[in-house]
Amino acid sequence: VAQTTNRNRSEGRRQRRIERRRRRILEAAARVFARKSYAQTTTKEIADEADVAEGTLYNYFGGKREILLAIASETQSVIDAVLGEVSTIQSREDMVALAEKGLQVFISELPFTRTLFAEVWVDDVILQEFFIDRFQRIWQQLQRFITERIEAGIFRPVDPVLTSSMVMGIFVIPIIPVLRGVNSPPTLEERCAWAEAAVDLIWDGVRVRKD
Amino acid sequence: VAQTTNRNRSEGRRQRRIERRRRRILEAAARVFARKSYAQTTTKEIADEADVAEGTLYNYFGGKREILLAIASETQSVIDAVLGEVSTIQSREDMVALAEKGLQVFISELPFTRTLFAEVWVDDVILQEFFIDRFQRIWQQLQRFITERIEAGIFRPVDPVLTSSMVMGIFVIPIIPVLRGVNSPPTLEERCAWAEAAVDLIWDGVRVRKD
Amino acid sequence: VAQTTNRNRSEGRRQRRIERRRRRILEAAARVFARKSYAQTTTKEIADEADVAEGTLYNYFGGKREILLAIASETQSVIDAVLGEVSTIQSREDMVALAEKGLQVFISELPFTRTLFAEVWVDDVILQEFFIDRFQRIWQQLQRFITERIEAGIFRPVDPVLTSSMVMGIFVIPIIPVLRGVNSPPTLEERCAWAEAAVDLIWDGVRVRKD
Amino acid sequence: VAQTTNRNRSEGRRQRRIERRRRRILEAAARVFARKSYAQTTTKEIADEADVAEGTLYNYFGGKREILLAIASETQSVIDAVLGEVSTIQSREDMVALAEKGLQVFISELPFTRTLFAEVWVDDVILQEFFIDRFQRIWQQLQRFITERIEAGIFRPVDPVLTSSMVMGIFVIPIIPVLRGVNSPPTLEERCAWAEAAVDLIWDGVRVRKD
DNA sequence: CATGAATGAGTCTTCATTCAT
DNA sequence: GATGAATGAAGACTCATTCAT
Repeated sequence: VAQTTNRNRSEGRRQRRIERRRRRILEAAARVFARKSYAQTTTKEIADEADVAEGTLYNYFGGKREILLAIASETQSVIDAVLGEVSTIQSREDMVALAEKGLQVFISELPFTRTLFAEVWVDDVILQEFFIDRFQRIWQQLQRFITERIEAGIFRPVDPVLTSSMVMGIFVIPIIPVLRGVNSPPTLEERCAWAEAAVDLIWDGVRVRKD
Repeated sequence: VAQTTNRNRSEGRRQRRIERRRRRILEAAARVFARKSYAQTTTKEIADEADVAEGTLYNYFGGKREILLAIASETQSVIDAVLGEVSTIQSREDMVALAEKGLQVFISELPFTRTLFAEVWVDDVILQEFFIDRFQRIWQQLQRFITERIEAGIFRPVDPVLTSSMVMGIFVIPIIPVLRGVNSPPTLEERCAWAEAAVDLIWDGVRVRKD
Repeated sequence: VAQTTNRNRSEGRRQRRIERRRRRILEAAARVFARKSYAQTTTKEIADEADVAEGTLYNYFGGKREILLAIASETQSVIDAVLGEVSTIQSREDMVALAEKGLQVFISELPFTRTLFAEVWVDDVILQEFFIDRFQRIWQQLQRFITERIEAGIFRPVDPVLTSSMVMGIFVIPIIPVLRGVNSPPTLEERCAWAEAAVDLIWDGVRVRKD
Repeated sequence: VAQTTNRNRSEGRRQRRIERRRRRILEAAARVFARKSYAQTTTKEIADEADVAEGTLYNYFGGKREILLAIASETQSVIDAVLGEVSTIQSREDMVALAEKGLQVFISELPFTRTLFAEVWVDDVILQEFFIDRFQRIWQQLQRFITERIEAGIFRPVDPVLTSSMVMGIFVIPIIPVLRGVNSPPTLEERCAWAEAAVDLIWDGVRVRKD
């Protein structure tokens, strides 16, 4: 029994060590991909950044491509957490809060999201597996959200399909220069101001009204 | 005199043939880049698509990279034509018209714009030379546009910086799935509906009002 | 401690294996260069001659050119060993001995010296880095040697500058057809006869005298 | 008759024009080869230097290689003129004069001779066709010259084979730095001093004697 | 004959992957 | 499991030669 316990214990340590190293490689790869793009990055550079030998990469991943897919997968789960809440939006305040939170999540793992965004343009598998579904889901939820509110007489009778696209545009655009490294990540304050302004624009547009 | 005329004439023919072939290579390259991304494309593939020998590419361009830059440059001039009109927007109708036109331009040279958009994520030179300036200019013009209208009491006192970003988001987002090949290009009718809806959202938001 | 020792030992083995292989590539390259000249030799041929893959060359050298420079460098150190002794010449016998030895050294690494001699005509870097200095040094020592002996009344008052050039010619010329592969390398006996004859000519010329 | 004459006349003009152009190409090629070596020179560079189109080269020569061989051939005839006189040497003065003249010839067509010397190391055809014969002939004549004088009691009983080699070394060596572009060509005065010193060394060596 | 664009075989070099230690 | 040298397929680019104008 003692032996088994010992083995289990050391087995657990081993598992954790493996997991840690896998993670280290993944993060290293994401950093290099974010700097130089997937195609321009060599396995040697990933290995150096992770401080392991090139061959070691192949003990944890099937190859360079699989590291990319693992990054996409990782990013996916982070994003999913936020997306799940889209359906729970009830009030204007909910939307502001979620917008701020989404922005924060995107930015918190910048190398991962940047890598994903750059590859999506270029890699059909990543597009299909890690993007289309996801965005279609948000898009549908936005549409439902809008439709419901139109029916409830809260929103004007806008086209829900077009409008949901545009709302997504409003939320996504400011992220892009940050992902691209042109702007530095916004502070908490900036994120709030942005979320507030976004919802304000969506709700009321820019025009003065007399009510 | 006759000789000179002859020479001039054949010289002109030669110039035109060269220009035509340069263009053929450029378009072939853009098509392949759009399908497979710059990094995944070989010079052989470009040559095959243009139906010339590999070596011929190098009679017209300094190398693979220069073909990419030429594509970017080409795209730039097409886009610039539209951007120039941003400053002339006066009325709501102007904005709708320009939005429709912009969408059309982007789509008319799909392989070129798609290549440019994919590379901008990954190539710092292209980012700087063909993007930053351009978008900053639009962005400033939008800001000025908004600020002027706020001062004139036409628009509510929204934050011009944030709002101009978001307006750009509204206009840019629907292009992306088309560029990426997920959606097929919109018809004229769809473009108009979209432009109309975009300006409508920007002007009045989604909320019902009682005026 | 045992572990460290083991590691050190295997580390040493590894170092030696690497050094051996580097040397093998260098010698293979020198052989091919000597046969076909640097410019006519392909990296594939070098790799085949060294019995390694083409890519392996690049684990040991920065490229084809660096292999050439390494050969020049190698040859340099061999030659330098002989040149160092030029200044120690005192007697006629010293000169004979050194001439014989120099000839032997040149011939012992024929592929290296042949490669170097062929490239010097064509490659300015090699000319500067591996030739000019070296030959100027010998030349100066020869001049000094001659001047001293003139002052001591042992030599006639010949022009030391011109004479040292010619002495070098006497010593260098017979090497050339061997380097070029026209003559086969001289035996020890032939080398001695040649060295003796060279010094004899330099000392006394061809003319009969009546002393 | 008049027609034939006319045709002959214009035919002659044509021949001369062709010959002139052939020569221009040859000289241009020699200059570029001398600067960059045969292997490093492109046909485009030759064409540019000769101020003709690339295709024109092929109207006058079979290809790049044939231009080189033509240069070798050209050089040959120049050198041959000098070599023919070697057999006519009778006196010490003859030898001095011929040495001076030989040096001058070598230098007068520097690009040609330099090209030839650089290629001889590397090109077996040039070695065989334009070098071996020629130098063997001089060598034999020198041997005969020496042997005759030994038999006549004018020269000491040196080894004619070795000595003739060395005499060639004495005469050839000072040319090399000039051919290689390290030294600038000697003036007439320098050439005479060198020729005089060379013969002096060969005749009497360096040693003081008491006769 | 002159021209110079087109050609494509031939090079050097890179780099993901394998595997012996 | 970790290492990093070996591998060789693949790719960008060059350039002697050809040939239509």
